[in-house]
Parts: sequence; structure tokens; C-alpha cells
Amino acid sequence: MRSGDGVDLTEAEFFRALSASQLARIASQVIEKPFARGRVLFFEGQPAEYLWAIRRGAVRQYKGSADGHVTTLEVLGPGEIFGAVSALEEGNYPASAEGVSEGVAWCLKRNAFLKMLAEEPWLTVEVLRVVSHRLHDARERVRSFAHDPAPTRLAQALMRATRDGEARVTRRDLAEAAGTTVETAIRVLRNFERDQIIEGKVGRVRVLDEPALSEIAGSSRS
Amino acid sequence: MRSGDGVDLTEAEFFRALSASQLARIASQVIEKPFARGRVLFFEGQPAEYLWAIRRGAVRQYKGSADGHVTTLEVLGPGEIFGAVSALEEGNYPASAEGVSEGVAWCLKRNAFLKMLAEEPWLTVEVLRVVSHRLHDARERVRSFAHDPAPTRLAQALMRATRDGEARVTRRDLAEAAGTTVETAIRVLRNFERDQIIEGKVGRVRVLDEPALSEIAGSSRS
DNA sequence: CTCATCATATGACCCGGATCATACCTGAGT
DNA sequence: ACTCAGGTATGATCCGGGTCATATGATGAG
Repeated sequence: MRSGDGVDLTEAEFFRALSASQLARIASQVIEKPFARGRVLFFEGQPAEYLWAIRRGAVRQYKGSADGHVTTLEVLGPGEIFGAVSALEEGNYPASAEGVSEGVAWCLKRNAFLKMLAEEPWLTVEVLRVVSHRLHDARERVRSFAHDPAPTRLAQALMRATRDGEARVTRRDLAEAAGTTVETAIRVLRNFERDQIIEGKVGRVRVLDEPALSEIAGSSRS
Repeated sequence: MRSGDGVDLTEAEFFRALSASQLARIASQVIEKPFARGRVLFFEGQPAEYLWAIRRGAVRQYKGSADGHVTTLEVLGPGEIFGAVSALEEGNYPASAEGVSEGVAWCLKRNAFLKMLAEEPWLTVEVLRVVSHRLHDARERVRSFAHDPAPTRLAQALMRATRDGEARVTRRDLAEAAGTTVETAIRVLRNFERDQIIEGKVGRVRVLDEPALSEIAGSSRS
């Protein structure tokens, strides 16, 4: 909506570690791709062509299952990079990516990215930092998905999606992030609403009682 | 059992990327810690003191939940490193580690590890490679835990644990790796046994029909 | 050899949540 | 204004699998 919403390339993960001269050199090779809500940036299994970074808006990475279920792995916002690992290694995206809102992404050709890393190996530390953090998150989610009940996982997903007390997500978005169904997401959110914890609207959720939500997200409930 | 079971330091992740001179220099700082089955190497939340590598045997990383459930995140074998991310970053282990079998681990002090990385930044690529692979696995497990039924997850856990047609694991081990309960693991494995897919013993499982098991592990079952 | 401990095994029960069906609401496009 | 797709809502039903109880077989320590 408001246009000053995004970040500068110098603030983005990886790029912010570049010196001014390096950045100047690489900036010309970075192209911008606007995307709409729901627009797929790449599909799982496609050869990794770019390193991506988000200038404005949000992108989710997700995986589909054989039975038609979709699971959101992570939702990324301005300044966050993705596709780095695949660009670095095997050459195939391990998950699909699509716009959660409209926005703009930066793309850096795989080769340019690799060349930069070869020239300045310590830049790898920056990438490693990002990947490490994602690994930490993914593991925590494995633990949560292993035993936590749906309300707990939905509370977590809701909290992750909340900015300034409000989350711009549909019940389906939350269901796919929490590994459950739309119907369950709706029912659970209605209960939260009954308990004055949230206020539900179409396409968004307002958090009224953040501590209570946090309590539910923190597992171990009766 | 047989003593030639382990690997050499030059074959271990990270260390194998070192030059002969670097290895010689660091080898004196690497200490060996034998461990028994079930012996905890470190607990979640403790300050990360070492970079670990496995010389012989197997180690699992796991997380506990408030409700007492334990979830195995990954099982590592000879040559594989762990604790690297925590040694590199925050300074706290994000998960606990314990011996799955008896064995021997190498430990390199955090500072020595960081010093080596600072001297030879491209070594970070080696670490990044490892972490990337773990991230890929963790995400796939998030997807699986989100929707796959218990038999599918148990088949996956069983296949991961199998070496040469046999897995040296208890039903509890499999349950914790698959995010289910011991009772369910037992029942499901009994069904596999009824279907001539496996042969169950105490503390180990022999795989008779690997294709059938693979089929079940591949999600989408009726 | 004996005992304590853990692994395996099985039945009974129940509940969370998936599935299926249906309906209303809301916003965007023609 | 009308239509239509997607979001929200709710009930009915069913079942996978968690929980509890109990029993026996294997194993290692003393």
C-alpha cells in the first residue's frame, strides 16, 4: 500500500555484507521482479537460477504432498534472502515460492553469486548465518509438529504472522503454516475469539490478548 | 564391536577440507571422548563449548517438550559433525545430543574452530554445505510431520536407521524419530511384520521387503 | 541365579481433528 | 445489479492414534 514499505539493497541479508565497491559492481546485475499475491516465483524441483531477496512485500516457501496437502515452510519479509542454498549447491529449488502479498523481489544470477563468494570467501559466513537460523527454526517446527496439538501450532503460526497486533492472513494461510485443515483453523480461531484472545475479520486477524496467545503457543496446555 | 568401524579425522566433515599442514596443527587440539549408549554429550541450552565430530558409533540430536515428549531431530554417524552452528553463533546448543550406540567423538574447542575459520574463510563453505543439507532434511520432515500418517513416518524413520538390511533400534527409538508413541510404533511394526515387510527382534528390525517399505514411506497410502 | 529394568505386546477406551456436506458472507469483475 | 469465486462458518460423522492398563519376554547387574 504505502510505497516506502520496502528496504534498500544495502539492508538485505548477504548484500549488506558487501563493501560499497562490491555492491556497486553487483548492483547492475541485480534485476527486480515485481510479484502479485499468489504469484509463484519458482516451483520446487526447478533448477535454481537465482539468489532471491525481498525488497518489499512477503514471500512464502512451501512444499506440496502427493495427497494434495500444502505445507508452508517459512514466510519471509523485506530484506530476507532465499534460494541461496540451492543456488550454491545442487542446483534445484527444494521448495516452491510464491507471493503472500504483492511486492518486489531482487534476483541475482547464480553465477554472479558464486563468483562473488569465490572472490570473497568470508561472505559465506553471512550466508551461513542465515541458513543456520532457518535450520534452527525448522528443527523447532519439527519438534512442535511432532506432538503439539492444533491450537498450539495455530497460535504459533498466528504469532509469526502478526505485525503490530494484526495478521493479514486467511484461515487457509494459517492452516497451511500450522499443518492442519481450514476447518480446524476456523474452529480454533473461533474459540480464541470466544475467549477474547483475537478478533477475526475476513483475511485478517487482530490479536487482542497477546500474552494469552503466547501462553497457548508455548505448548503444555490442559 | 569390530574395532575398525570408525573413520579417520581426515575423512570427517569440515576436517577433510583442511590441508595437511592445517590438519597437523589442529589435530593436537582435538580431544577424543568415548561415549556409551544413552550417554548425554551435551544438553539443550548449554553454552556451546565444542565443535563435535563422530569417529565411531552414532549420536542423536533431540529436543524435549514441556509435556515430557522427546523428539529425535537427526541421527548422525561416523564422520559427521554437529554443534558447529552453535559454536559459530550464539553460543548455546539448540538441542541435546546423546550416544545411540557406544562410540568415540572428537571435540574441537570453539575458539580453535573460530580461529581456523578466520584464517581460512573458504572453510566456511564446508560448514555451509553440511548445514544446508541438514536444513533440507529438516524441512522435508516438517512437511512429512504436517500431514503424513504414523505408518509413513515410521517407515521413513526405519529406512533412515537401516544399514545393510537391518536397523539396530528399539521401538521407542523409532517412535521418537517419527513423532509418535511406543505403542503405535509397536502396532505399526507388527502390521509390517504381518505383511512380510520386516522381521522384528528385540532392539533391532530386519527389513525383508525394502521396496514395500519404501512405498509406504513415500506418503500417499490408502 | 535372581531380580530389577526395559522392550515388546495387546486390549479397551476415548478424543482431537480430518473429512464431508452445506450455507452464508463478502468483494471483485462484467 | 448480478454473478461468481473464495473466505468464513457450522454440523455430522468417522477414525487414527494417543492414553491407560496389564502382561510377558529379554537382558544385564550383582
